Amino acid sequence: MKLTSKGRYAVMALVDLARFDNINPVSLRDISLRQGISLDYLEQIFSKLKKDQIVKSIRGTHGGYVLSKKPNEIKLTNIFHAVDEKVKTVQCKKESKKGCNGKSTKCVTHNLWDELENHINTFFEKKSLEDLLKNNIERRT
Amino acid sequence: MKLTSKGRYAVMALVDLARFDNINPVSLRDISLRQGISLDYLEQIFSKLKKDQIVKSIRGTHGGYVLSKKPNEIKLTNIFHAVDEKVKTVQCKKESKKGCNGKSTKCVTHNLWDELENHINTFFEKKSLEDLLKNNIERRT
DNA sequence: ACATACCTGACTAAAATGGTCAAGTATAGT
DNA sequence: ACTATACTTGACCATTTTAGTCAGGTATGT
Repeated sequence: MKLTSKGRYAVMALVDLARFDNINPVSLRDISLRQGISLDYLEQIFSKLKKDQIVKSIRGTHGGYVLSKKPNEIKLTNIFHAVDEKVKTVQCKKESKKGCNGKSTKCVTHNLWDELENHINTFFEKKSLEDLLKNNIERRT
Repeated sequence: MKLTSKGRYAVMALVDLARFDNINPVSLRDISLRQGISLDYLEQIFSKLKKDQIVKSIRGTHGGYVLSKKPNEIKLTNIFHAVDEKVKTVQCKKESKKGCNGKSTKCVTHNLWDELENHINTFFEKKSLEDLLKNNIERRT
């Protein structure tokens, strides 16, 4: 299972982006300063987000990034998928056609991980950027 | 979030144990052979399982391990907890009282991880060894 | 006594993580 | 045209975690 800082940063940055993306694009430098995330690292993350068309980039002075869709259309699943945070639990070796751990049958836990994966994905499919945004605005009033 | 092979091995080993633990204790050597897990690694894992009283050990010839409770009383939560597989997602630095990422407020994703954690724990609290056992027996008939 | 099997702790190679660094390219504003 | 801003790309790296191995025990049934 992979769910690390990269995914967290991606979500934080996108919430930030969603909040300030009104008229002008938002520069990574601003996000970096506001969220306390290294600029260089943000660039890596945003290049992936762009590849998955979650954000659009605008170059040049006063350039920056803009969301490609509305906040309620961006689910957390999409974000994690973009930055390679696979909600994929321990792999039973799948290269070998044989089964898990070189045995001829599936290991007893094989189905378990599939179920867990579904369970987690359900959670992330329901949550959108907008949900987080709301939650955050409420808390700051 | 940590959910690695150690946890998977622990579950596999315990299911194996539950299946063969009828009259005699089961030796790690047998589990190692049946499940294809290194004996030395199993010993590490079982020392933790023992510390959390999920299994009992019997020394000497024909010794081995035995479950401390009935399979339906052993939830996966207990197992993962024992082997230090914390279903704990990305940490926002908690040492600093200030908040996440050195900012004075909680980061926007802070609550999200708590929710996720609960969501996953719910899953593991419902699943017991017995469930896996049943599932496995069904499949092999 | 001796084989079996648990017990303990130190060690380690390889991979993943969380970045940094360097050298660009594109564009807006002057 | 120049220049500052900001995106773009790819290589690099220190640290930590993972998934074990290794070496030496200790306890106990036969």
